[in-house]
Amino acid sequence: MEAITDRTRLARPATAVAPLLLGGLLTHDDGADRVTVRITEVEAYLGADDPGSHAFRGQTARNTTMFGDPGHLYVYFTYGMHYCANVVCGEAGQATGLLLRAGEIVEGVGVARERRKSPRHDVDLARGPACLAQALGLNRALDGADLFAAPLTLTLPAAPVDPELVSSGPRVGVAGVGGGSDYPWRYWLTGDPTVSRYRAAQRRTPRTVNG
DNA sequence: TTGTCGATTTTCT
DNA sequence: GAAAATCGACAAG
Repeated sequence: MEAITDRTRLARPATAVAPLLLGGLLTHDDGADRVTVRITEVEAYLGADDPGSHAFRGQTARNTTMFGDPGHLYVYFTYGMHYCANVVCGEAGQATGLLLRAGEIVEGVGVARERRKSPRHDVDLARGPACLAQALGLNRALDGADLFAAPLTLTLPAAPVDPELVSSGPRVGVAGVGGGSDYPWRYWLTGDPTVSRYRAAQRRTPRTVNG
C-alpha cells in the first residue's frame, strides 16, 4: 500500500478532487519573492471526452503536461496576453485537471500588488484565472513543474471543506457542453469575496467588419 | 452595478 | 487563417 499523500489525493477525476483543493494553499517562491494563495474557486476539465478541454483533440505540444502525472502544474497562454494555471489530476494519460480560477492572497500581498497594478482592492488580486496566475508569478516556464517541489508548494486541507460551503455551477468562458449546459463543473467557496463574478461565454467579433 | 467591446499572440486546422 | 478555459475600460441607469 502506498502512503496517502497530497499527490495521491490528486490521482482521481478532477470533479472528485475539486472539493479537496478548495481552501488549499499554493505557494510560489521564485527565490526573490514569495506569494501564497488560498484557493477559493476552481473549474474541472475532464480530458479527451470534454469538448471544453484543451485535451479534447488529443495530445499536442501545448497540453502535454495535462497528459502526464498528477500533481504537476499545467500553464497555458491565451488571448495573446494571459496565462492560466491548472492542477493536473487523475492518472497519467487521462488529461483531467482543475483550472485555478480565483483565490485569496494570504502571503506576499505586497508582491502581488506590484505584479497586478489595476485592482483597487486586495480581493481582486487573484480574482480570475489570469489574475491569479499573474499574482503568483506563473508563466510558461512553470508548465510541467512539480506542485510539491521548489519553487512550488501545494498544501491541501487535512479534511475537505464542509460540502455545505461549496457551491457549483456552469463553467465560465466555455461554449458548448459544460459551459452553457447543466454540467456543474465550476466549484467555489460559497460567499467568499474573492470568487469571480460569473460571465457567460461570449462570441468574439460577431459584428460585421466595417470595411 | 450591469452590459458590451477592444487588445494581442500562441496554437491548431 | 481563425479561434482562444480573459481582463479591463467605458457607457448607461
